[in-house]
Amino acid sequence: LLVGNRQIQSYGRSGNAKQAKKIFDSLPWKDSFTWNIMLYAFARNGHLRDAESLFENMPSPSIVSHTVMITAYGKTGCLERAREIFNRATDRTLVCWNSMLTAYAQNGHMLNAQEIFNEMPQRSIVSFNILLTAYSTNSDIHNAKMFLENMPQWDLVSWTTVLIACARGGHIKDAKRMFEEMPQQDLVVWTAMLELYCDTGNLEALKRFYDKMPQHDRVSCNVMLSAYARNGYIREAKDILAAMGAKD
RNA sequence: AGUCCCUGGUGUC
Repeated sequence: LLVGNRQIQSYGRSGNAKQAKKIFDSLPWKDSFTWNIMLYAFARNGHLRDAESLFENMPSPSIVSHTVMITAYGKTGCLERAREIFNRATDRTLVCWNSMLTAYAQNGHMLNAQEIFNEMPQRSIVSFNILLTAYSTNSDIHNAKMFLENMPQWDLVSWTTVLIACARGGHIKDAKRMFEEMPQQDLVVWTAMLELYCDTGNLEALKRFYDKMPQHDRVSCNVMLSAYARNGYIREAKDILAAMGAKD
């Protein structure tokens, strides 16, 4: 059972929902995790109809199943469907509330999002980050600032969100200062800074920053790759491609 | 006992 669940999950992660379903159908015994993993495999790969019908046919959909559906509907902008599922859930967890919050926030329904935020029985740093991200991407500086002051604590995600908002707003100095001031940096925030150097158009500085980075992954390589390609540095671009090992 | 769900980085016109 555990092996089967892991196989479904692994096919789901690699985007192969069909193969995942094949394993799912072949399992003689399924627990609630099996169903949820299959549900998530459909949802994360954009097979909303399949997810829907699986959900409706589940023997006993758990709060996790409901949460997966809320997230899936949220990502596709079906807010009324998301809310329906949310209302249907009786035993809402913090993650479930956060998913509903994300659905509203990512689709620009900020009044609904604020309502959910106020109604939530508990909030985590994730809840705060969801709203912070929405304010930032809407360039709602006033609400973002007010919100920042009320946040109980900041984590890497909070810092990165605000740093990117600064960079996109043209506040390069602020973004750089934040990068220095934040308690620790991870690959995501390094890459966000790399993107900032891309936008300033200084290839020298960009390259220097790229070489200074502690690690790389496919995203950071892609950023550097397209910067080279866009500027006609074909040879350098090919070096990056080679380093990526023809992956992606 | 152990496997499932939420927020931040590039691209998929």
